[in-house]
Amino acid sequence: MASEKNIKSKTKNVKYDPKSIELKWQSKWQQEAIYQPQLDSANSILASKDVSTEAKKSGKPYYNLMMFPYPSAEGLHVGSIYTFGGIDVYGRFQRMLGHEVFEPIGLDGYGIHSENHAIKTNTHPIDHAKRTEENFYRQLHAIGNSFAWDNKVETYNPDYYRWTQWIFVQLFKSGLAYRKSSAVNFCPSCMTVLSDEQVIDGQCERCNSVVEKKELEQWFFKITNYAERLLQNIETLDWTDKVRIAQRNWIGKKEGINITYPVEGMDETVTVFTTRPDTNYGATFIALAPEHKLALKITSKEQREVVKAYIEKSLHKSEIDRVAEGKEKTGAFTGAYAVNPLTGYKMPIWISDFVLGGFGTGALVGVPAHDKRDFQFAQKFGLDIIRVVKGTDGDQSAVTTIEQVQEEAGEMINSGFLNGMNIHDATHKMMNYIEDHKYGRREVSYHLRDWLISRQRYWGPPIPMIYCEDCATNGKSWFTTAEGHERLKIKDLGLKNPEKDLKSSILNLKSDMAGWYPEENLPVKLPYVKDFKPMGTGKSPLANYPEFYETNCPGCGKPARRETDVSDTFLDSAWYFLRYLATDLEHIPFPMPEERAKEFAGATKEEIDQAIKRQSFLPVTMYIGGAEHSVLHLLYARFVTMALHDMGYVPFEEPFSRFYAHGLIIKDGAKMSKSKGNIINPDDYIGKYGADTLRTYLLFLGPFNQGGDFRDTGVEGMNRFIKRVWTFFQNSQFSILNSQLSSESLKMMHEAIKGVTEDLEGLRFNTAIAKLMTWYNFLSKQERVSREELETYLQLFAPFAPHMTEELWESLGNPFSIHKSTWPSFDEKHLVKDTLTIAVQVNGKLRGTLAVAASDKDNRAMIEEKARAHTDVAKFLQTEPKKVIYVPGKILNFVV
RNA sequence: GCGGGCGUGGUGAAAUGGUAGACACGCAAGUUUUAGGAACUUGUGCCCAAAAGGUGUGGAGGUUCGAGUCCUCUCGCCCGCACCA
Repeated sequence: MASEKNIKSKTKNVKYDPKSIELKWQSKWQQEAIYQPQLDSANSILASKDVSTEAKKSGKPYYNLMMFPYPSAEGLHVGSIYTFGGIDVYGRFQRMLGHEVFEPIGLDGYGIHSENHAIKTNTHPIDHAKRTEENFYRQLHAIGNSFAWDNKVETYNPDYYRWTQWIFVQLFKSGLAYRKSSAVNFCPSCMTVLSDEQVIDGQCERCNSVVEKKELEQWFFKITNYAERLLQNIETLDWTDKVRIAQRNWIGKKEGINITYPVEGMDETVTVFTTRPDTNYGATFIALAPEHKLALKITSKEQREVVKAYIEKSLHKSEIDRVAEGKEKTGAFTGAYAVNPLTGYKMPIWISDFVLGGFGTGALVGVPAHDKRDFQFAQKFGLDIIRVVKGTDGDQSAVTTIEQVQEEAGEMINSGFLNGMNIHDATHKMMNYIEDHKYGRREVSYHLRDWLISRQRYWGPPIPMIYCEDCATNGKSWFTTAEGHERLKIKDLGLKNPEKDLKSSILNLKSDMAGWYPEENLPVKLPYVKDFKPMGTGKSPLANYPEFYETNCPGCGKPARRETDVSDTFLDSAWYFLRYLATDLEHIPFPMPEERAKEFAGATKEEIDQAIKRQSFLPVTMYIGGAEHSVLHLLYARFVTMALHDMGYVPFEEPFSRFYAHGLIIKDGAKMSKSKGNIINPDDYIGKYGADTLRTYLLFLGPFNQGGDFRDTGVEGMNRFIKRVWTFFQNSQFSILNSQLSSESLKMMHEAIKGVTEDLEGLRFNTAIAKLMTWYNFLSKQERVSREELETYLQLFAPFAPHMTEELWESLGNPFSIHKSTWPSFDEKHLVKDTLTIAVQVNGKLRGTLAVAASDKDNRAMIEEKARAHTDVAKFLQTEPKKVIYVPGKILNFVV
């Protein structure tokens, strides 16, 4: 007795000291490599969708991935801790369910963001990267995630970008990378070209400068070849709906028809794209985009000056000007007319900047009565307005106000053979008519454009291409080699017309085009140059260094020139999930089938073997990241994966089976940013409260897909709770009961297990934590607790507070580690609900149902008795029920 | 304009169509310590002095024995895309 008291008082003094506990376990986990999965020998019930308990317990590979962070000098963002905390909880849960969980981490260090910071702080990006890398990995260690630290990836590491360049070459060889001159988005502040996706409201995504249009020679990836498959596959993905919809909209499929009209008095035709050919009897003008090829060609002498001036003016307008000018239409008449074969109507051809050069054919046919923009245009320039659809209110009068413009529904009038039909039937009939008469062809148009991949910057992987003037003038390139010819025969590349598409890549090889690549000598290393600042001339800083760009042609051996642009960061992040599984393979980029793995020069037998085996972890089982990457990163990663699939390198088309978009952590109602001064430094909180508290607090804040507002008082509340749990476990070790649990305790335990398990499966971390708190409140009021309850409690809590629970698990004398223990299961028989639903029958007919209170102590007879006595039942029936029938499945069925 | 989502206490938020507000923050009272903080107990949607009771999920209808939840309309807010033919 005395000795027990003694120990008790001693133990009571063990204060919760997160710092020492967390350091202790982090280094022990590292030493024992408990989070390093068996990549080569994991059970490979290959990526089956079997989620039965059997499969779960069998060591099935589970690729648990988070979007890797781009390291900034400020260090890890508290938002990243939120994401990483969330996915780590999920990963630890899956591990305890018996999966072989692979949870890697790395840094997306290339790109404008890091480069700009290096410029600002006057450090070289390479040195800057080393510094931030160290800081990031230190912070990432401190949050206690179950990372597979042996499989790190940094995009700026030559071992990595060697393969990024290799992917570029593969796309080139398949005709999916090409070079062309085009008007591209140019940010005058970042001094680089931007992709369409990086332009937001006419402004640069990063610095908000107004984006200009510039005519430059650029590399593109033919993502548009995959538009249809990228769209179709969305149906098969287990992704957040919001993201699926965003992707669908971005691809923007439109089914319509291209109609070709002859230009009067000229040997020219103009082709327009429309989804509404049904209204073609009402067509009164044609409008071309300012950049349209025919714009000047068809313009009459008299109109030449006006049109020229208009085109010049509109092409110099920035996107933002076009938006700022609102809906006020502008335009210039070319003096030419196109003839509508349906009516013989002479449609004047105008140039207007409300027509987009990049959409459809860059030309439209104007039907002012049934399109608001066409109406505004016609009204401004006094063009005819012909009604061909009745208003939904039956209005058949001339259209003179914009409110009368009927766009969506109605009955056809003034339209010859279409009269009386609804617009949808009329559309089909007209399309058939046009095709039969050879006026046009059905056409599918997409909003998606080709991926502009070159960047005139320093901090990225050099594009591994070589220009040889000699070869180019002689019509030679890689495509004229035997291997190139072989590629032409590949039919399955997502190309609409492989022969034609590939040939056009070759035919486009002019003297300034790259026809060769240095495949055997990858990587093309990014040199350490002194002056790495962007020049703003449309050329990369590397163009100042002959020692970099001077080389010899792999084809003819004569002097040649390297490409000096680097590739877009999004290419780095489009395939990193593949590399994580092969960081130790020197000669093979990622897991792949044997016949492909064998092709790599220098690949050892062992490497090939590993490349084959590790396919069992692909595709990514669970991917978590920000919704802000809905279109950019996720679409690019899908495209690259699909292209690699078509080349036979990966057996799947889609990289991420399941994607979950988490919310954002904000501070005082605003996004955290340096300029607002509301940045949260996680180090401060980890130092003060420990990682366990910070993780649990962030996840308790609100639903995981919604994020939440960071508040100090909330962190303290969570810290109080964790300390309470700690103290409770310290003290309760002397009141452990090994005998049977009370039925109340059993019920609480099983409800907690069931609730937490379901919540974790659905990533509802906040409610899972609430359940743990409820159960704690119950346990702490018990005089005695059982060992089973304590252990189960720790197991449920383990994913959230991995260090503290590990420590307490050990103090209970359990084997290392709690994170390798088996997730507790619940027993349905303890889960009797408090309320039962009872069906009320009168003379054998269902009259309704009522809720009756019951507890787990109640047996069948008692429940029946309770139901009979229930006041609501009596009230409802206006008499007491005579007979109560028990129906399995927790429903009571009783009769009067 | 198109697409998606949301609306519940002072706050963050819970609720397979079945006792609305779990859990936490905050607040209040008390206990203890006392310099302060911390810890512990109790209370806390609103109305009423309290109890009894009433009322209550933006608003109006509807389906249902029963609606925060499903349907229709309406108001308000947020996010994404946008002169896309």
